Amino acid sequence: MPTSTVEQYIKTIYQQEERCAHDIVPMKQLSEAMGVTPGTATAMVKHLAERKLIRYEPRKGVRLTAGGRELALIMVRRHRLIETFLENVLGYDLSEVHEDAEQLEHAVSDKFIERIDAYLGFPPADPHGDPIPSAEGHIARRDSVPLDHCETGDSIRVARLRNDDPAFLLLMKEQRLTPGEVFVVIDKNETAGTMTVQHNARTRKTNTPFTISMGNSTRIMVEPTGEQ
Amino acid sequence: MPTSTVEQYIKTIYQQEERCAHDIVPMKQLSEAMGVTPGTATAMVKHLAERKLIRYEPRKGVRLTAGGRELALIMVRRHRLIETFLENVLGYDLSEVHEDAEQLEHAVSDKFIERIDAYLGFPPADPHGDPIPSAEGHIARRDSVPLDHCETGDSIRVARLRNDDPAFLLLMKEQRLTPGEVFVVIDKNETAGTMTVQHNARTRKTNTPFTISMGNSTRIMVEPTGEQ
DNA sequence: GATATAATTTTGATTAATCAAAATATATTA
DNA sequence: TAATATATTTTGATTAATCAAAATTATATC
Repeated sequence: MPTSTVEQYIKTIYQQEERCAHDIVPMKQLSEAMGVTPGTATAMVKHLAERKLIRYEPRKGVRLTAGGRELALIMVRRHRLIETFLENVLGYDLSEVHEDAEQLEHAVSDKFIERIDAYLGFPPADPHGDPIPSAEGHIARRDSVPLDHCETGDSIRVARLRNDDPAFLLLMKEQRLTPGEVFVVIDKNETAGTMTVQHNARTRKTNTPFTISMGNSTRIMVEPTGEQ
Repeated sequence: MPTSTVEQYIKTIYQQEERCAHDIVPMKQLSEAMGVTPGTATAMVKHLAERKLIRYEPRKGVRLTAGGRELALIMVRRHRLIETFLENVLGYDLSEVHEDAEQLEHAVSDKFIERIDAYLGFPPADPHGDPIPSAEGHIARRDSVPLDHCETGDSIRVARLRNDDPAFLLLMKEQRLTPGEVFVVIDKNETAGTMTVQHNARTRKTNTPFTISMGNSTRIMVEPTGEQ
C-alpha cells in the first residue's frame, strides 16, 4: 500500500507533467509543488524510483512509469469524484471543495469511491469541468486545440501550455493564461499575425485585453467552454 | 492539531472507560485495544499526558481529562455520523460501515461533518442505535438500567458491564453478554434469586438460555431495544 | 573559457510511531 | 512469606518523512 505521502507525490508529478511541454519534471518544480525542500524531494524521488512508480534521471528530473501513471489516475479519480460530491450533494462552494478533497482522497476506500460515483450518476467531469478518470484508469482525452485554431467570439478554457520557456510561462502567468482560466477571443488578425483575448468580465475584475503572436498562440492548448 | 494516532488512542481510551466499572484503564487493556505492544502504549500515554488529554498514573493506568473527553466525543460524533451516512446514503451493509468510518473519521473536516449531519436530517443515533454526540460534545445519556430491573419478556441490549472482575467479564464474553448484544429475559425467579436470558433466535445460531444470579445481574447495565 | 549563479544532491539531525527484549514492579499462589 | 506469574516500564533500534546547511554539478554571463 502506498502511504498518503507517496500518493501525493505521484499525483503532483502527474499534474506537473501535464503542465509542461517536456514530460520530465525537474526537481525544483516538484519540490515547490510539494512545498518541501529540494533535498526532501530528492530523497523521496529515490524511494519512488525503487518502487518503480517513476523513472528518475539524476540532475534532470522525474517522469511517471506506467505503474505510477496508474496510481496517479486513481488519485485524480478520487479527487475529482470527491469534489463533485462536495459541491453537488453537500452544497460546498467551488472555492471550498479542493481543500477537503485533498485530505479525503487519501482516506477513502475503493468501495466508497465506487458508491459515490454511482450516487452521483457516474458524472463525466468534476465541477471545474475536468474529466473524471474511469475506475479502469481511462481518462477522456480533452479535445484541446491550439489557440490559433479558434475564431473571434470563441469562449475557451486554457488546457495546457506546450512550452517550457520560463519567459513564456512567466508571461502566461502574468496574463493569467494558465490552465483552467477562461477567455474570449476578441480579435483574430490574420494580416498582423496576432490574436487578442480577454478574461470574461464577470469572472475577473481586471480584464484588460492581451495580444499574442500567432506563432506563440500555437503553444497554448485550449478547449471550448461550451458557453455561447 | 492532534495526529490521527492521538485521536485513535483518545477514542479508544474513551471506549474502554465506558466498558469498565473502574474508570481507570490499565495499560494492558489499552495496548490490546490499540493493537500495539505495551511499551508503545506507555510511550504514547506519556505524550498524551503532557498534552493534558489524559491523567496517567504509572503502574495503574489512564483516564481522560475534560479536554481528552472533549476530543473523544468529537471522534465518536465523526465515527457515528460517517457510519450513518455510509449505511443510509451509500447503501453499505451494517457489517461494512465500521472499517471505512475508522479511516474517514481522521480525515474529515468539521465543515464536512456538519454538512453530513444536515444532509442526514440531524439523526439522534447511528445504525447500531448508539447516540450521536452533538457538535458541542453533548451525548444523550442512554437510559440504561441494571438487568434485575427488567421483567420476563423484555427485549434488551447490553449497554455496559459495571464490574471488572476478569472471571465475570470472561463469563460474560463466553455467554456473549457484551455491550451491543441483544437478549430477551425469558425468566425472572425472585424466589430462586435468578434471571434467565436468551439470545434472539433470529440474530444468533446458538441461543441456549443462560441463568445468572440476581446479585450479578445488577452489574449488567441494559437498555430496552424498543422491540415488542 | 573562467567565474558567478542556480539547481541538485549529500550529510547529519529531528519527530512521530512503532517493535523486541531486558528490567522492574505488582499480584498471586503455594 | 517466598516463589512464581503477570503487568508495566525502560532501553535500544527502526522506518517514514522532514529540514538546514554543506558539497557538488550544471548553466549562464562576462
